[in-house]
Amino acid sequence: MKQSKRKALEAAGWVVGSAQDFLGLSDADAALIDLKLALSRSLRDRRQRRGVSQVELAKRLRSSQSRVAKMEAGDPSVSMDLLVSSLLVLGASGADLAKAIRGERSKGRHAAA
Amino acid sequence: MKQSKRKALEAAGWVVGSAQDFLGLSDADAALIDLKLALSRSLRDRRQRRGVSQVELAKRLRSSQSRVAKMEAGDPSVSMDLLVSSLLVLGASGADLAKAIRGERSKGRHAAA
DNA sequence: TGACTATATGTCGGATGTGGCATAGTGTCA
DNA sequence: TGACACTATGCCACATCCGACATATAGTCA
Repeated sequence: MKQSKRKALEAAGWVVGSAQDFLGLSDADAALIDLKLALSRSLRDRRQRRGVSQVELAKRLRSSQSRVAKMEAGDPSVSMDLLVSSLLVLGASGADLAKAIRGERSKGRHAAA
Repeated sequence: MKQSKRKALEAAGWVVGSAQDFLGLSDADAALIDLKLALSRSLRDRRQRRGVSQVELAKRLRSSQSRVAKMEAGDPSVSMDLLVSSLLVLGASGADLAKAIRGERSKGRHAAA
């Protein structure tokens, strides 16, 4: 499952934007990663736009500044739950989330049925 | 943070559809739960529509039937990562996810900035 | 009736995400 | 220059989530 892929990605150091099948990732795995990166970008965006510091956001989340930094860095150790929680705490609506998701690096096809 | 709320919800037995502030949940907490329930419903929907059994889906996910059942039951022990992964494995696109998310029980307002 | 399939629910050891802390880097202002 | 705010990165103990398994229930077909 995905945790092994995670390790590999950490080791490989991420490369850049989107969909790496240069490792053995399935389409779904790659899509999930892209999704999280999209949320990650959206988070930094929203936070900065609102003039909130990482420390302040961490306080609202009852979390820590280092976690927030990792979230925005797209660190694989951050869950989607935490990312979405953060966006919600920053006042994002369902529609906002949907927009962020759809704004993901949509490199053509996604998963196979 | 949320894990304590989770416990409380499990104990209280969920009630029904949407947004319980009958416990001390913050808006963001409640919104996250609603979101996951929306994904949960969407998953069952998509799986059944495709005529895939829980066992079959579990196999594709390299997971187990019990996990899939819990996902669809909205069990609090299931992460958003797993829910989204499952949808992706069933061929959902970013747009599909966005639609599922926006289709959440949108009971008016969400979080405070 | 029994055999079979699909789903639900509970438990458990182990994998992984988490908060907290330390520390380093960067920019700004005086 | 120093003091301060903000952010990045590494580490670790602990909480949570995971897959696996056992078991129960419900439906179908013969």
